[in-house]
Amino acid sequence: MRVSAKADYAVRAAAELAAAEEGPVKGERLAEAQDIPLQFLEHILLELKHVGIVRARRGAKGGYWLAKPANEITIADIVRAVEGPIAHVQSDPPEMIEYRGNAEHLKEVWIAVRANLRAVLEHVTLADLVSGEMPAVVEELAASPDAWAPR
Amino acid sequence: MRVSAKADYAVRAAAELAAAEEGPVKGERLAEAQDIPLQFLEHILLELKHVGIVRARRGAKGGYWLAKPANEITIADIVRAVEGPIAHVQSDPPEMIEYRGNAEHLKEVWIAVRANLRAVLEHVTLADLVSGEMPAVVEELAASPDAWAPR
DNA sequence: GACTTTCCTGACCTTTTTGGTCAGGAGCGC
DNA sequence: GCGCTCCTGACCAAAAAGGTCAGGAAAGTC
Repeated sequence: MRVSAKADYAVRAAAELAAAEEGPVKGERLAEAQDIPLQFLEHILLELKHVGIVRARRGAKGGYWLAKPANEITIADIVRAVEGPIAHVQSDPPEMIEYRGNAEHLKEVWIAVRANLRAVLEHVTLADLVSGEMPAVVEELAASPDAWAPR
Repeated sequence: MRVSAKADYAVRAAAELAAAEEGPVKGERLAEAQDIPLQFLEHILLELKHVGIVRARRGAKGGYWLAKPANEITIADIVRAVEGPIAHVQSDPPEMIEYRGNAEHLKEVWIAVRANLRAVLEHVTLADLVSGEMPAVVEELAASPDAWAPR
């Protein structure tokens, strides 16, 4: 239940792209802006390109840019691109698992977990992230001091 | 963002313990009931014992039982015991991370993610799990057909 | 057309995690 | 003392995490 460096990097790089008005941004600039190892970042950007989130051009004046408007790309899209499906259990989606005996209702718990993850990840767009104006769900969750407490 | 086999096993074994009225349950019985490799399960139960969720006695008539009433143990307790902290980013808790540039508000997103994970995991107890009567949060989330759809 | 720039790709690498197994020891009950 | 069951550490193989390296291929510039 943790967020990998790769996913974190991917979102941060995408945020930079979302903020860049006009023209392609070099990988190197993204790497510097977010302090990400360049060569690792290039692999990540390639993955984002393969799933159609990002586009790129080589050569001088080349670089990366978003394939779609920033308000049409969610954090979930990016996380799925680099980490695969969200909230799988033992590499299977929760709805596919059959639990036995007294664990029968565990399925619903994992379903709820996934639903609540989606409730955040699928509603925050890159545009939201860059502007800092989060959807209501996030505002409410982040407003509680409890959410900021370690445990 | 996935649930490990270990966490899944741990919760299932704990559910069996919660359901077992009276007396210690042998590891072997738990392993059979939930189809978990016995030796692996023993290691898991040991971890649960170390954090005070489970108690055990050896010898004939020995076995495992819950250290506390089933309605005082949450899924979060168990997941933390075997997987460590929930929703860490790059092995750091979200509130400790400083984001730069256009990713500045990413922190709030991860905080919200964690909060929503907690909203489920910390509110479902073992008693809820075996009885099948989930807290309202889970009922509502699991009620939506959308929550059951892959993506 | 040569040269530079920047992306593209696959191979490789180390460390950690995951998901186990194995062998033996230690305590409990009879 | 004997059998049962937990307890513990060592070990192991495969995968994932987090990168690095080397070279190739397109695009633009002179």
